[in-house]
Amino acid sequence: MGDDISSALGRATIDDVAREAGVSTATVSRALRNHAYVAESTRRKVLQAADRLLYVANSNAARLASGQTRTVGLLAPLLTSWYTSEVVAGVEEVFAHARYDLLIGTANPLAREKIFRGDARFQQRIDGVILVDVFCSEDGARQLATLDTPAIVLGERLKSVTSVSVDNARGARLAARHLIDLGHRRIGLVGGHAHLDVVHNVPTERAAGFAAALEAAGLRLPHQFVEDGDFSIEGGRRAMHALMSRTKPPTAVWLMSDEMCFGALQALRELKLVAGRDVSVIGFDDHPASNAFGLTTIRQPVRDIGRLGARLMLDQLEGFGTVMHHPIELNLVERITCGPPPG
Amino acid sequence: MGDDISSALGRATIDDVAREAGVSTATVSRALRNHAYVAESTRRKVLQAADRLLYVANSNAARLASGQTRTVGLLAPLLTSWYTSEVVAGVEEVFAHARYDLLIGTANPLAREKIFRGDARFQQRIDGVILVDVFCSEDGARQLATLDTPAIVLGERLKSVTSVSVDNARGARLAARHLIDLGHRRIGLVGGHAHLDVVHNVPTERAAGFAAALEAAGLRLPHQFVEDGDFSIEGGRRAMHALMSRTKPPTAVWLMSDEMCFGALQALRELKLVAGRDVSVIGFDDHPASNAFGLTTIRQPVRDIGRLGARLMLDQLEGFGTVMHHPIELNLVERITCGPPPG
DNA sequence: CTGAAAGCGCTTACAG
DNA sequence: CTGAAAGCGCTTACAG
Repeated sequence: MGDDISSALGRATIDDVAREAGVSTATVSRALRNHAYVAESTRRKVLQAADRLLYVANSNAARLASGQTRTVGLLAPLLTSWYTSEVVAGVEEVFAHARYDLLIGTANPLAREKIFRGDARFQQRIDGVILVDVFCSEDGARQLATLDTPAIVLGERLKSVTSVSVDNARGARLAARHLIDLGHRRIGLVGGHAHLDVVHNVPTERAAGFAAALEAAGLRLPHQFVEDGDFSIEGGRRAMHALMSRTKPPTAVWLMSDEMCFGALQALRELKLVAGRDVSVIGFDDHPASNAFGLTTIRQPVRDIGRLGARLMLDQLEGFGTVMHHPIELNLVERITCGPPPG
Repeated sequence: MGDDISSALGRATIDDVAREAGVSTATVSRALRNHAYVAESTRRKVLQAADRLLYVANSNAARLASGQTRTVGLLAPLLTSWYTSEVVAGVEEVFAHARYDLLIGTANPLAREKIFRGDARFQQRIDGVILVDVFCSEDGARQLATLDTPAIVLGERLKSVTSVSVDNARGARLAARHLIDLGHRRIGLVGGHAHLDVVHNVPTERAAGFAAALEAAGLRLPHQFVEDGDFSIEGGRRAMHALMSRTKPPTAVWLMSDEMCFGALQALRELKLVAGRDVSVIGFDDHPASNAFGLTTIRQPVRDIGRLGARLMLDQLEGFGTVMHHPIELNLVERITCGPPPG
């Protein structure tokens, strides 16, 4: 019924609600947005009227009038990876509830510069910005902090900007220790270079942490045991083939993402080698398909990172929130692709 | 420079551009949106002025004034599957170019009803709606067609609404034939039930096509050879375990999604069975990880489906586009999980 | 081809 | 606690 009436009359506006409730549009606006200083009885009247007319505010009008865009920008170097889409999913989940929109962009160097330097063209469309795995550094962070745009950095630990990240060095250490404890002495590493010229500190941190952990155990990481896997399935496959073609190949390999591991496992199969027996493979992420592969890996709660980032952004947007770093837990998930070295 | 000036002055509005170019705001508006009947020289002046001021139109104001929401709704039963996110990615890619926004929702029965019955609350926020794998049927389609909201249906072949879909029966036939040609006689099937009570015709069509193809070859599909895999990795694993526990298990199984196959391959590994030798497994999709699994499957170009759907929506929104069905090609990708039956 | 002006549907000081 | 009114930044008949 209400349905039919409203569709016959066209969409209800705030004026319709005001008339129906016998108050002014200003009061409707306040009542519907839970402002203080609205009499309880008035609020009820307004709510009922709005309900009767199936009223829903025109967000374009609201945003224009308030000057709030109610959208936040999200920048990431690689939009198509599982990791990024998981983060985005987490962010979106929280924002959908809060009725915020997400404007997603690739963090090519140009976009990155625009943000750091406060390009009007970008800023005018957003209330805040979330940077995912875009190398920022304290310098960039300080620049960000001077902008009037709230910012959250995901994937890096920073002082001047609120950030959330895992401890990449610790993740690397977990992987290295696991392989070392299993008895491996010849251990390989597969990382990835930056995409699109975006500087990316995550691979660097992980590589350094890994090398350090090996060193602490009296082992070396010779450059023939390091390959670039491009953070892709196919890249992981190529990297593993390269590693296995060495005259004395590694007996265990850490790849910095599970997707690269999928390719690496394919390579081993192509070489008639059995993962966990002939060569040990350990990943990073705990991708949904990893369990099916039996992949041993370092788990990071990616979606939670996105959710937390979104909530921190919301806090900043509402004026709460102090600048701080939020660490995220990492843990080893043992499955069947790791074992003692052969022989 | 221009950068600094503009940020010092705050954001440029259409009035600023009009002043700078020495024309009216109406002319700026027309020139910037490539309207006909703007003198070439005027257009140039306006474009240059806009550029100098780093002007970008406030979309909220534009939408409010024009009455266009410039957003289209997308409904799908399961938002988190690879298939859906691929479709969404394709749609978004096209919409981003056209500066349209996407409003994504779960097609729970309520939302579905709201759309079909033209709920004002939903419609007032969108210019059109794309339904992904939401069971529609000719009846629903006719209802959709009477609404003033343009609609596109993905995953079903319809007469009254523009639709794009693969031929599910044909896909099923391709899978069945491949297994039959390999010599299999005891063939299993793993599909999935509807989520969230949403009726979903895809599994039904595929199951029917599969049974028909087996029948055409003189084979039967006994109910002990049919399992529900829930279209999830874990569901595929459970389904395969169930199938393999039959007293006389199938020698080959078609699972209606690659993700279910991942779980199925895990199950085989747990049972010390080798896919392609002891049991043949064939999927549907060609997921990015499928190549790494060596999975034989029926490939569908999912992202292309999303892209096409978006373009068709754009056509409708601009008044072009006649109602028609757009078929999408399917093809067999042979890898290593299928072989002749053992013995 | 171009301009003056009304209007889109809200929000928000300002005044009471 | 509430209302009258200005204003947000565009678009679009209407007139010329």
